[in-house]
Amino acid sequence: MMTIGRLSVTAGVKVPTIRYYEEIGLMPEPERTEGNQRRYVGAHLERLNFIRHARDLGFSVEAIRDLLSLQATPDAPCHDADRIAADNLADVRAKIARLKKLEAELEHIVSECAGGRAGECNVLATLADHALCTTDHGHVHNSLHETT
Amino acid sequence: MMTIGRLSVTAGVKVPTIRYYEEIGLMPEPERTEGNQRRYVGAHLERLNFIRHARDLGFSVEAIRDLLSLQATPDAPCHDADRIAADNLADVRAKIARLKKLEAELEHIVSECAGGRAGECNVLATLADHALCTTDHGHVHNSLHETT
DNA sequence: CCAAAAACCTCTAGTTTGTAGAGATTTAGG
DNA sequence: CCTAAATCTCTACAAACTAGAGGTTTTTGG
Repeated sequence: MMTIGRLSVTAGVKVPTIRYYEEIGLMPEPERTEGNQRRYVGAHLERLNFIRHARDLGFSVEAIRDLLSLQATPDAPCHDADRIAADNLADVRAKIARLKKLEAELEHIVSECAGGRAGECNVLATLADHALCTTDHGHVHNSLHETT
Repeated sequence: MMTIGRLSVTAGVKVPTIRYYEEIGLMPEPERTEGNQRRYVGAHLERLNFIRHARDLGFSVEAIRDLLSLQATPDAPCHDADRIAADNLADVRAKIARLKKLEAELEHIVSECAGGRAGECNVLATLADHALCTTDHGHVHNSLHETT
């Protein structure tokens, strides 16, 4: 049995965020003490770790809800799990592809920009010059943040 | 002289977003027609491309503001821009590493899970297992967005 | 040349994913 | 038992847009 504060520290998720996750249904309502305070058990910590990792990876709350539904029904026909996994796999691959391009651009920026002045620095040129842009100029940041 | 609609299409940024950028000071106030409509010139398009590209790369609006101010004073030391890029690079690499692990798990599910049950899949373990987390458990996605 | 439609205007409100604070209550330590 | 820390609920705010209402301007085509 741990308090919300302890869960917060252990999982690396802020207290109000935990309550927020409960509010939107990502975290279940835990037991309460006589005095109405939340008390969590190990399963809560696991689930919260799951959520946090998935968020770090850029999954939207909705995507996480899907993933969690896999966990909730371990005997469900694999067909459903397969669909959910496949949907997310496409996202993951798209993310990786974009992040690799991003990595290349950032590497370029960092290596070219050693000790010079801003006028000589390639960051600005790289960012301003459309021709230097190696990405597809689709809707990269939308899918990165996955808020659409 | 182009309308906001034309600028929008050319730069790939939605019309309300352009107005929003003006409101928060990322884009300058353009000239207006007699009838109060915005009219943009080439420099606006360049700046908007800069902004969009930087957003695509995961720079926060604040970071972009910094970059734009560096652009305005090309004799300033360049290491600020470099630092911003380097900060993002670390995050991007961490994300790539973890996404690759997740990709492998999702691939496993999609290819192997047919006929099995969700409970046998490893996605959940992958996401929940602290040991697989290669980042410092700081605030990875925060620093990407650099909002804190 | 004038009507209709397309594009534009401002303003407000909603979205997602949280954060921060106020004021009241509960719990834990000494 | 008493006090300080932690918790509770509730509201409001953050970033970075997005959408719609209701009204004006510009363009287009007959």
